[in-house]
Order: sequence, then structure tokens, then C-alpha cells
Amino acid sequence: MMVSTKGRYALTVMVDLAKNAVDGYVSLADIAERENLSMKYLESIISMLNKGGMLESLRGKNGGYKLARDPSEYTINEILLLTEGTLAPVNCIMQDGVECEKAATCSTLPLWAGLDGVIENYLSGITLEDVMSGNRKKMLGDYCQKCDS
Amino acid sequence: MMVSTKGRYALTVMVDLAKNAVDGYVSLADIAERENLSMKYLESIISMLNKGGMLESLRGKNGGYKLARDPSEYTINEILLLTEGTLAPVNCIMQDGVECEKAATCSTLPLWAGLDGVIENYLSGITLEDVMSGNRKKMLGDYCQKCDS
DNA sequence: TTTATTCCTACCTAAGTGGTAGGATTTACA
DNA sequence: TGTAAATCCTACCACTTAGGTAGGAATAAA
Repeated sequence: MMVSTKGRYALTVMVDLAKNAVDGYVSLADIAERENLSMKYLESIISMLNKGGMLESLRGKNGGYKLARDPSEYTINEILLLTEGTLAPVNCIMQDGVECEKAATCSTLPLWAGLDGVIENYLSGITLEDVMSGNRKKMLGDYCQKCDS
Repeated sequence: MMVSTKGRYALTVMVDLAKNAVDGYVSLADIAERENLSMKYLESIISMLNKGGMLESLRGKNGGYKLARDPSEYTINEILLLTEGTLAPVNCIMQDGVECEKAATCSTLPLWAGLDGVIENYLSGITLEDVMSGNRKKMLGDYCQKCDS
């Protein structure tokens, strides 16, 4: 599994915030109840989003969270990267400038690099707005039977 | 990480067998030495490939393994599926006919389905022959700087 | 000053990853 | 017919990650 519940829940939280955007702040308790997820667990996840600059927060009564930007200005890639660390499909892809010692002669590396590119390309091309508004054509593309009907 | 060492080593073994195809059988000891991998661990991996019909094997002296078909007749997708079980990027994608109970109303599901499609499409479009022969154009596509030079 | 909220640290169980160990079985060949 | 070389099979094991839970401190509005 490439994306754990951390990443999935992070996206769910972001979509929830986008859909329930109001003037003020939205509390985590509200989000957890709407999405039927453990509030305590969401706490640790939303903390990563917050520290990563995705959100604005306010403590205390009537506090909560809200998106820092317009939904169209978030790519799914950057949201998932915050909670997952990396989205590389294998751990032999170069990370932090360190590459596998066999890289120069490895026959399979180009395959993994290509797969990595395909994934990043897809996730970078879709915004929070697309997910929130259910842009099936963009998300499902050729695989969507309903998109043409 | 989507693909574990099992899948990576399985592909490495298949490529090694493709490159070192001879009349007879290739022993696991030879493969392990060439690829510098633990023979004992490879044993369990090659067993999955063998049971999955990817190989032909012969026990006893001068025994070993060889590919059951031409390299061009294996897709990378089917090789990885044997050792990984699934290549779905998240576990909320439908499996064995069972789908998430929130599927009908889930905003994020189309994204995961789209990502799954992109991955499967990529891995199904590349053959063992492509990897063995280093077909960078096909594996790296638009991401390859060297492909046009 | 009370109440509702975020923020922080620590802890826990179960499952998966990446192997290792030892031996039984089979086959070619001298 | 014996022996060496190979696959095949079952068990085990340490370590890491996933997926949370628990408890309380700090903050801010009313």
C-alpha cells in the first residue's frame, strides 16, 4: 500500500474543510463527526497539515481550522507528501540526493523511475478543488465509463 | 512503499533469467551471486514465480529455472502481482468484489480509482523485454532527458 | 472564571517486512 | 549405485510501520 490512512484521512480532512468553508474556523470535533473518524487520530494528522502550512488554526473557544488558500491552489501531491513523507513506489528511487550504489548498471531502475514519474504527474495534475467538486473526467480520465454519458 | 523487496527482487530475477537465457536451466545460486542477493531469500520469491506459472523448473543436478515464455509475453504488472498480491495504492479500492461501504458517497474514491488506473495502465504496458533491453523511451517517456538525444 | 478548543508527549497492539535455518526430495552423472 | 547439486518445504525471528489511544497543558472567547 502506497498511501496509508494518514494520507487518506488528510485528504478527507482537506476536502471536508473545502466543502464546509465558512467565515470562521471549523473545529476538529465537527470534522471527525461528519467523517466518522477518530478525533484523537485526526488530531495527529491535522497537526502535520497545519505545520506544513496548509491550514490556519485558532486555539480556544470557537477555534478550529480553515484552509490557508483557495482549494484550486492545492495539488493532491503536496497534501499527501506532508503525511506520507514520500510517494515513491519503491525505496530504491533517489531520495535526498542519495542514490542506490547499483544505480548506474541497474536494469530495473528506469522502470521504477518511470512509475514514480507517472504517479507524481497524476497527483500533481489534480487539485483539491477537482476532488471537492467531483471532477470525474479529470480524476478518472479514460477509465471512467460515466464520463462520456 | 507500494512495491516491497519481494516484488523488486522478483523482477530482478526475471530480468536475470531473460538476459542469461541458455538452452538449459539456470540455477538460483548463479542468479543470487550475479545479483548479489541472499539465495535463501530469493528461494521464497522464486517459488512464488514458479507456482504462478512464470517459470519452468528442474530439480536435481544441473537443474534450475528458465522462463516459461518469451520475455515480450510477460507484463510487469502480472509479475509484480504474483509477489505483492495487489498493487492498489490504497486499501479502499474494491478487491475481490468487496467495496467500501462509503463508496457511493465518498469524494476521494474517484481519485484513488484514477491513481490505481494510471499505475495499472503503466505497468501493463511494459514487458519484461522492455526492461531487459533497456527501452528507456517506453519506461521513462516524457520524463527522460536522454531519450531525445 | 468557565468552557471549548488546539497543541504536545508518550504509549500500545497487531501486522507486515525482510530475512534465516534446517532438512527433505529429486535428478544427473561418474 | 552412490554422491553431489539442485529445488522444494516448513518453521521461526527480529525489526519497523500502521493505526491508533491516553492524558494533560496551553490558549482564547464569552
